[in-house]
Amino acid sequence: MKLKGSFFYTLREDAKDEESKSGNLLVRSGMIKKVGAGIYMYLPLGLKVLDNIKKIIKEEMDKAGAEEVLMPSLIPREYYEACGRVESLGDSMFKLEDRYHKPYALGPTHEELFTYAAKNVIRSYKDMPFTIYQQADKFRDEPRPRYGLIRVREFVMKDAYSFDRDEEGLDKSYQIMRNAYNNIFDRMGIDYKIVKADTGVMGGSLSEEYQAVTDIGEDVLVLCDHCDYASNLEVSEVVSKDEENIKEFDLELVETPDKETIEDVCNYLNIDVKKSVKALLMKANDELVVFFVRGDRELNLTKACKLLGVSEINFAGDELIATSNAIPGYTGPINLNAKIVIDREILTMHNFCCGANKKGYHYINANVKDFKYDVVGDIVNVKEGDTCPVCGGKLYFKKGIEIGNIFKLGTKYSEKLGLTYLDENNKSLPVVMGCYGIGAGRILASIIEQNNDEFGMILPKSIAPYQVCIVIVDTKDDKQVEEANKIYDELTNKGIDVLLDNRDERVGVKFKDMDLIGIPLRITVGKKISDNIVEVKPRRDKDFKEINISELDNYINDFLGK
RNA sequence: CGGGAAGUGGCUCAACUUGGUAGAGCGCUACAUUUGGGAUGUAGAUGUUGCAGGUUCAAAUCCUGUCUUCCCGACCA
Repeated sequence: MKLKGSFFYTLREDAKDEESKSGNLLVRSGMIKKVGAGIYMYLPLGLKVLDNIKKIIKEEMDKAGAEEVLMPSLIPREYYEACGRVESLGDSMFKLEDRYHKPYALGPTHEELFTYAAKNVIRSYKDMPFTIYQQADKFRDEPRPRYGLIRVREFVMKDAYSFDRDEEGLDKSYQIMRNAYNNIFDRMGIDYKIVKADTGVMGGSLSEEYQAVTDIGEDVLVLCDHCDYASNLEVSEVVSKDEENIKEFDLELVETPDKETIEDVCNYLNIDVKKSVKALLMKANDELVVFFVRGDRELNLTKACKLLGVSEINFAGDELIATSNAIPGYTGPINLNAKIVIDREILTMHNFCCGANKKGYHYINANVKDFKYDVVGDIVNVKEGDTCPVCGGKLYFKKGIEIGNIFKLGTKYSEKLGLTYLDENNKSLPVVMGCYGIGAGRILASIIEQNNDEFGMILPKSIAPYQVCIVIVDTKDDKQVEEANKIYDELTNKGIDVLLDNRDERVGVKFKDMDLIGIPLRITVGKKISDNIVEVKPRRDKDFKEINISELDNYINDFLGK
């Protein structure tokens, strides 16, 4: 590719409507352009990178034995009705009608269609296992798109689905995909963690996420400083040790005037916050539910929903609170006439402080024996410094962007959609499914978030739009132009993707642009070409090196690892 | 959906408080001088000031509505 006369453009200043580093660099490098909130066009340079990412994914999928298909984006809504997902996907589904007012959706996810496709081929256990996948656009009406390509409303996703006769088969298929995913992300040079995750709307049992580690990540990753434990905060288990042989004192009512927050109360009474229990007045299924957790903990809604088997928990309104004797600021479990859910950590606590359900009063020396409760479970977030549930080490947090997700779906979709097979005993059984997603755009954004400097992005060789660029210092110097073109032709003939910057610009402009778009290796053809000397400069290095043209071939082979 | 900010030339912004008919830098065109890290000079071109109403002799500026974008939250495979 020769730059002169091409579509190539760059911007010198940050876009005012992009906040993230990657969003800005992508826009400034002319790779993408915003069309609307969470909607982008990929321009030539950006599409080339996206294609490189898709190509790696395709190679690894094919290598893992998966077969590629292509599903439509425009889908009659009835396909989503069978499993009740019009309801569960809710507002995040883009809905539309045709001219006859028939309902359609822009596909937000494709479990149903893949299940439907599998019905064509699956009759008996002999027809499995197999895995099919596609790389196509997904549409999701995100309430708040943000961070460039990280949270968008239309995006390229690779989604694969495995079909097996039983759990054992699923385990194998899952492991094959897991290996393929590791290969994909390793090849792209991403710093990632595989974490245990919530199964969410998709349903199913096991779910693991591939999280690119970056500060602007929207998920919190819980990691252990001692072992390889890794988990999404949403589902990270809290372990708490019971302190044994503690003498339990008698309950005592104390006055705590105008002390409504747990910090205030503990300061006033000179008690460690960890020796207190606070109440959260919530609404679940239109019922008042009071959650009790240790004073310094925060409620984890994902866990709480799961424990109660509800899809949504919100803060309770005044009216709902008035149905009990709970008093905000002074709510405690003792003699409370509402549904009580306690965090299981409280079972290990002794002589703690809690609200007395009486304005201006709290109890001290409260113990579990002093009250009744309806449900107990793990309902709080892990904190940094907590104990690792696997090895007992200390936990710490990192932020991550979810770039891939692998799921054991089980029979949720096959049962509802009638995807069954006959086993050796002529018995009809539901097919056991797995599903596996990767967000191509998020990969691009994550790589840039992880690899950039003051001059621009630094792309790894595997996904860079061009592996090598050649900069002609002075386009009026025929010798420079001729030799640069010669190098360009030679490299191109060898199958290397080369960019020739032959624009009639000052050399500084060309250097800045090549740095901005992150080409891994720059070859500069300047004055010294008359002595057969060119410069080579890897994007990651600070300084260039002069070499004889005769050595260039070896240098490049070496650099590209060929 | 709640709270906040902002929409002015291709891009980034000023002018708005105190109404008088729009300006800078970058980019673009031409010429000259430059030529190894985003050149300099001279001369140019480019705007229904998001849109629709209203107030006024007069609106980028004041008022009302509306659309769009961004940020915080809610939400979210």
